[in-house]
Amino acid sequence: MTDELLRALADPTRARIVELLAAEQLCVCHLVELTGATSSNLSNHLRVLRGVGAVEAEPAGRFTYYRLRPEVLEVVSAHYAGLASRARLALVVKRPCD
Amino acid sequence: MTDELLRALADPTRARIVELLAAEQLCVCHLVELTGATSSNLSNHLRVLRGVGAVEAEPAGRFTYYRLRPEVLEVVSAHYAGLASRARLALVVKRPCD
DNA sequence: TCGTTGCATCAGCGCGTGCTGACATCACCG
DNA sequence: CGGTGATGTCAGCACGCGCTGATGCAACGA
Repeated sequence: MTDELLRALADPTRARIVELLAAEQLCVCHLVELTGATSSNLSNHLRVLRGVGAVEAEPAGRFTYYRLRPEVLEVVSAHYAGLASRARLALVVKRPCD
Repeated sequence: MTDELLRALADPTRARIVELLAAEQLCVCHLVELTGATSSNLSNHLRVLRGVGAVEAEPAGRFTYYRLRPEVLEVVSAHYAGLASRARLALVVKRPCD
């Protein structure tokens, strides 16, 4: 669970990409029309998502299909679930000020 | 699940604050010594976390205690769990190019 | 009551980062 | 083979945003 992964997923445009890829595999041309962003813009964002392992690319002729990597999303989900669980226990603990 | 919430939690300093608050309630003076950040810096970050409902403040005399709101973290966890779940199904769906 | 301490707020600065546009590359099709 | 379209890369710019330092304020203690 790196900060980098969380930051990658927290960007609005990239979050939108992840939402779209959660429904079906898409190539960049689909993402262009679905998001309204330019292709170079999307290409940059997709590189970030690839860099943190959130998506993987599958070249298919002229096109490039992208799909999510569910395990990575599950790691993030488990991270926040663990925090939430510990946070419940922490509600009854209060460190004294001196 | 707003982008704002995700962005708030994805910042490294704020993520550190959340980690610390997942163990016990702390006042700002504790966070100052635990993180090494300045109090005004922390105050700014805590305002952001309050703004998205991730933490709540409890004034106690001169001090201000902060605690996490586990429900919010659970919402985030569930959000990513849902994405992961849908992403698994999406692996067998591929939208054709044209 | 006055000084101290913990915390919040704000303006200003500087850096990180997202967006753009131009270019390169590669695959397909005529 | 040339043309076209899909994608990736990069430099440059602009804006957002985190950090800082000064200030204000409220609560406690001497």
